[in-house]
Amino acid sequence: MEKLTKSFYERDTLTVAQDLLGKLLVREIDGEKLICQITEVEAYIADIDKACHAYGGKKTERTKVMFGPAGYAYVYLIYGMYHCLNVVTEAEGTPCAVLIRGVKPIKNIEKMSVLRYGKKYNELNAYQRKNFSNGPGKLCKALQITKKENKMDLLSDALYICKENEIINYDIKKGKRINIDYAEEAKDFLWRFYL
DNA sequence: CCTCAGATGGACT
DNA sequence: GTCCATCTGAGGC
Repeated sequence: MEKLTKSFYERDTLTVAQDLLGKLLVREIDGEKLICQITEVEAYIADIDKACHAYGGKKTERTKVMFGPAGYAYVYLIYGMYHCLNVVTEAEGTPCAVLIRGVKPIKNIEKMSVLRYGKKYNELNAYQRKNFSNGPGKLCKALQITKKENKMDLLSDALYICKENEIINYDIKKGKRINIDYAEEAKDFLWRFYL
């Protein structure tokens, strides 16, 4: 499997967001690879987007990783108990990111199940299987992604994203982003992409 | 299938 | 003190 390069992440955020769909998110823990396919993302673009944490060039300890070079992880705590994983995009000095909102488990689902629910996958009920990793907080739990992974280089071996072996043309759906009602006109931007 | 309340802590003002 | 790029379990249909 071939890792996505820095130049992949350095492009326009809306392009990167859509190109991330179908790609493989790889998390390596204790020498084991947990692999998921990305199925849902959202774009956040500071220049014009009141929902972006770095809107208006707001640079704080939390947001500063978005101001750095592309291809790094931006992980933050939300609602006091969950984490969200983002991928930093665009040139250095242009604070933008893509939120990974949903993934499908591909490999090592047993380990993910223990991280997510503390149980083996075959012990999960239908509801738990359906909601295994279809949300930003859920996938971070299943892949053990916390603030420790903030600012991590996505070209490293512990957390990275790969191309698929074959080229597949996906049917990409678009919609409004979730839970950003406060963002005024930006709440209606069609910057959520999913398969 | 749906809605709703509650959990919970850090970033920011 | 207020605001969250969320999830869960309980209860209703």
